[in-house]
This record gives sequence, C-alpha cells and structure tokens, in this order.
Amino acid sequence: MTAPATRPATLEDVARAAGVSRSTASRVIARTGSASPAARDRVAAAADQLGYVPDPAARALVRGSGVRLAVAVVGTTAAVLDDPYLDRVVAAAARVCTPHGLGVTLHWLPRHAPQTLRRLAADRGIRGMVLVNTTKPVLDAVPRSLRGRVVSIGIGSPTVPAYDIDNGAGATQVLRHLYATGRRRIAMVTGPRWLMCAGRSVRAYRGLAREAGLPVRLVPGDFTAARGREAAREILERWPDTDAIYAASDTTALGVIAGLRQRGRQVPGDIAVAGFDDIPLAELSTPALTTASHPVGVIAAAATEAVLEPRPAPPVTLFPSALIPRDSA
Amino acid sequence: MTAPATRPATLEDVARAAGVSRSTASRVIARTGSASPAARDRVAAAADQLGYVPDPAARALVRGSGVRLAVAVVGTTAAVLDDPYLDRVVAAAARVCTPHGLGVTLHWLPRHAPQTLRRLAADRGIRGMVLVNTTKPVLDAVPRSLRGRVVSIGIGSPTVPAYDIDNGAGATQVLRHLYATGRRRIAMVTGPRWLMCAGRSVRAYRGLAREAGLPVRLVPGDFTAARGREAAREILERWPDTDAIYAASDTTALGVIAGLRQRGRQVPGDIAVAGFDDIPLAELSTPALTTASHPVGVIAAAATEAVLEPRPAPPVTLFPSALIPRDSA
DNA sequence: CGCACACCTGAGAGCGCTCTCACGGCAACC
DNA sequence: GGTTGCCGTGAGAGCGCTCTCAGGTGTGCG
Repeated sequence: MTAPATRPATLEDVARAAGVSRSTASRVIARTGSASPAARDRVAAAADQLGYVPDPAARALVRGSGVRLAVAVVGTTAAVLDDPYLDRVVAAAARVCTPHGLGVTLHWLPRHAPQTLRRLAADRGIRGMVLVNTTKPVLDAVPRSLRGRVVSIGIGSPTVPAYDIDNGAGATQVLRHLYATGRRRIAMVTGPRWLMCAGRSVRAYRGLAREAGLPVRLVPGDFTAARGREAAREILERWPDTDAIYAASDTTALGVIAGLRQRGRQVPGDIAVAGFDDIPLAELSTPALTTASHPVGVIAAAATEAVLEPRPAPPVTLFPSALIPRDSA
Repeated sequence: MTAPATRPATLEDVARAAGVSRSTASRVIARTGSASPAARDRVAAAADQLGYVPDPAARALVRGSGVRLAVAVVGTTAAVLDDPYLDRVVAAAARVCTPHGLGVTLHWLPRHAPQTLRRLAADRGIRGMVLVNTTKPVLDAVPRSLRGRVVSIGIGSPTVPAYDIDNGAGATQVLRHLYATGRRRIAMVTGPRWLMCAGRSVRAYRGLAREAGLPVRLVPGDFTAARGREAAREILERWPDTDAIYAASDTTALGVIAGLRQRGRQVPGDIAVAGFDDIPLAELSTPALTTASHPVGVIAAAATEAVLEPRPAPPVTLFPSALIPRDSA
C-alpha cells in the first residue's frame, strides 16, 4: 500500500513520520547537506512508505531553476509533420536529459509572437530551451533572462548559439553528383522560405549554377510530399527539358518522384531525383533515393548538451552532411 | 524597453508600479474577482511596461492545478520513430489545449517503471495526462491522484478511459478486400506484441482466416520499415506461395514492398501488399499503397478534450477506420 | 437620516519546498 | 580546561502567487 490516502504526501508528512524536522527530511531527500545515517534511513523509509514524491512546482519555485528542458518548435506544425524530424529531436533531447533527471517538454511557438516565448521564459520549471526551426523575429524576442540557457537547431543569433546541419555543403555534394552524372538542367524544390537552412541550400544551388553556367530553376517547397508532387508538375510545365530535380527534403523528393511517374517520366532514366535527409524510407523507395545524410539525433544531442553545460559555445556549429548515392540519381 | 533589468518582474513589482496592493494586481492579472476600471488599467499598463509574466510554478503551487497537459509516451522511441505518429498526437493536443491556455509537454515513460509515472503525477504543473502506446503495467501504476485526469490513446483500464482506432474493423476491411480480389494465402506482419492495437488486428486476421479457411502466416513486426523489408524476406522463405501481405502499419508495408521488389516480386502482380494508417507517403509510393485510414489527429483531439472536460467517459471509444483501396492490392 | 447591500481594496495566511542561520554537542588541539 | 572547529539538527524566512477575510467607501431604499 504505497498509495497515499487522498492528498499526496508532503515533505512535512515524511518528516513527521520519520520523527525529524522538515529541514532534515529535505536534506535527505534532496541529497544536499549532511545527515546522520540513522536519520537518513528513517527519512528514506518514511518517504518510501508514504509514496512521497517531491513537488516539482514547489521545488522550481524556490530553487529558481527547473527540472525540464523545453523544446520549442516554431511555426505551424504542417511543414514539419510529414517527416519524423521532431520526434527525433525530442528523442535525442530526452536521451541526454534523462540521466540528469530532467524531463523534456515540447512547445509550439507562433512564428511572430514574442509574448509566448516570454511566457515560456518566465517558467522557472524550465532549465533551458532548445529552439527548433526558429526564425529571426523569434530569436530577437529571446528575453535576457534566458540568455545562456537557450540554443537553436537551425539559425542562431549573437546571443543564441546555433547547431545545424551543413546543408550548404550537403547540397553542393548532391548537386555536384548530379552534374558529374551528366545532368545539366537541374531544377530545385526549396524548403520553406522562412527557414534559414532552406536559404543555405539555395545559395549552394545558385553558386553551382553560376560556376558551371547552368540555368536556375527554383520552385518553392515546404518539405511536404504533397508539395513535391505538385512541384514536379510545375517544373515539367515551365521547363520541360529538365533532366534532374533536387529537393530540399527526402519527403519532398518522394513526392517529386510520384509526380514525375504520374506524368510518365522515368526516374532516373528521364529525370534524376535527389533529396536531403536520408529518412528511413529513402533507402526503401523505388528507385532508392539518392540523398545526403542528416544526423538529426546527433545534432539535437549536441544542442541539448550545450544547454545543460552552459560553457562558452561557438556561435555556429555545423555538422557535416555526406552524399548517399543510390538509384534515383 | 519591455525587457526587465535582471530579475524577471514579479507581481509585487507590478503592484508597486501601479500603486495598488499585490492582491488587487493579482485579481487584475488573473481576471478573478472584481477591480475598478482605473485599477485595472493601471495594473495592465504596469504589467505591460515591466514585461510581467506570471510564474507558472508559483501559480501551480498555490492553485494546485497546473497549466500543462502531459503527453506521456510509453516505451522506447525506436518503434514510434519511423512514422510521424507522435507528432500528430502532440500537434492535435496542442491545438486543443492552446485555447485553454494550456501548454503541452511530452514525456517518455519506461515500459515498466511506476515511479516515473508517480513523479509525473506529483507535478502540480500537470493538469491532465494523455498516455500514448501504453501498456497494462503502466496503466496499473496510474496513481489515484491522477484518476479522472488521464486518458489513454490505445488500451485503457477501469480507471483510464481509452481512445483508439478500431483497427480490428479496419484490418477486417483490408483483409476482406484482399480476399475479394482473389488472394487466398495472406501473410501478416504484426505490430509490436506489447501494443494492444496489434492484438486487435491479429485477432481480426485469425478470425477471417478461420472463417474463410485460409492459412495463418504471422510474422512479428515493430512498425518500422526496416523490419518490413526483413519480414518480406522471411515470408518468402517460409511460405513461398504467399500471394498477399498485410502489414500492420504503412511504414512496414512500404518496407515489405521494398523487400519484395528486392527479391524480384511484382507488387501487386505477384503479391498484393496492404498497410494500415494512410500516411502521406502511402498515396505517393509506387505502387500507391492500399491501406486503411487512421485519423490520429481526430483521436488525439478527442482524447485531449476528454482530459480537459472530465465528464464520465465510456471506458473505450473506438474511431472507425475505412479501407482506402489504391494500387498495391 | 439610517440601514442594508453592493462593490472595491489591502492585509495576511499559506501552497511545498529549499536554504541560511544559529545552536548544541563532540572531538581535537594548545 | 578553554578555545577552535566541525557536524548534525531545527527554527524560520521566503520563493511568487492565490484567495479568504475584514474593512472601507459609495449607492439605493425605507
């Protein structure tokens, strides 16, 4: 019968049951300060018997530092929903946090709403924060009180260190691969405009086009498969002689392939398709998708660790992305 | 300059700035009790100017009821990771909670560890809880203090109402479709054994097999694509004359298709493949995947609402799943 | 004019916890 | 034997907030 009667047991109850003062009980429970072995045992036994669990709210209130790491996702979920990106971020964060006794909480942040971020920042239960898919307005709204306890997966700011995939380099590798295999009229389906990483791959694309004298054929995307299919149609209409399509995400690339096939094009025969992210399905699609790796878990783990050990971090940490050539390009 | 100097503003600060007592300031901020228009304005102005945000920890402590809805996921993440299931649950929960001013937090629960659940239950910051992928041991460990504030997406218990997809009926529809199109040697790749929903589809499968006099060919799966590919190999080896494979998840089904193709089988020519979930990629794969709908968002929203309005709920609420015939079967 | 009743307001207790501080006891040292 | 220091302990303040309660002011009505 470890279950308490009605009201959950408080430290006071434990102290009374153990015949010590609340202070001593607190010291034993929180493993802070010193206590005699006898007192320690009695308190531990009482706590166990009463099913005592410290109240995180009270603890956070007085300690001023909480027991949770907040993962704050910026923007609507629609764009992120199609591939299991967020799951992996949260899973990695949880893996890093659990040994520290920290819980992970997930929050949605509207793209332009500093007060939501302030609300979050005011929560003493929150030890630190990892921003995902963040934007400049949001970064600018990071309150001073959060400085040094927040990192960003994606773009950063002078006060918020950034952890991200080097998708400029990744995109370049993929594009060079397309070029090396003879493709000369390469279209690109971008990521959402407001996302920084989208910008980097686009720059890589433009750079290579300029360098090699290739045409620039950009179609906006949003990382979803549905948009990929539509983008394929768009590309075929606007530039019928396109011989390769590079999509900023694998999910989009799979959509592109579906769209092309729907219009009777062979992949990679008529048109090569490459993506980015190396999602589990990339290997299993038909044809297997050529893509670039995106170690989300590693990045998220590094970002989380940076929050937990706030030592001076470089403003931007980029993780390498490697070409994974398969059958689609 | 809404940013406070160093220490975040407290209600005391606001009250002082507005020239009222803390009590009055609290009434205005919390919109409880009455206050004169003049006082109301002055407090609002002061709060705004100081960038005041109420401390959720303190509030939860005194109110005894929190500002967060906990989504607790049971088990390792590996199995859930391959398809964006959790994202959709959390997104739906967030959509329902936001109008109520509630945040959503995500927690991982080990499959057999009641104390983690107790820890969570002790958190006054948590108003209610939605269990995902839960198991019987976890349900049994739900402490009394949480009764009436917790629901489960998946299996339930006498004290925890369940919200789930009727995947027994869904599976039956898919299997009948396979049967109706002439398939007689149907193998099935199941979900993880510890997951209840897996059990229901398996029962549907066994039921139909018995009824129609079909052989039973079960291979364990875990909802991942990789396992699907492996399962396909296994099935071909053990029962080479199999003419249809039903996978308990679309992701697995896509893996199965990849596995079959790898071994030179045509889908649906040689072997029909059907899945379950109707993920976005199902429509885009080649061939387009025959599957059954799984309105995760609707289910999660209903479950969340049930937590927020704790009226007597039926012990189990099943949501219908409909066959979506496409090209793979 | 007096009384009842509304409405607004501030004082203050207290949510469950941590942590500082002071105190008593005990060992060690000169 | 006195001083110093340390260890274990309990009293008590206080984290930021809500909420009860009592008081004070204004209005309506007899």
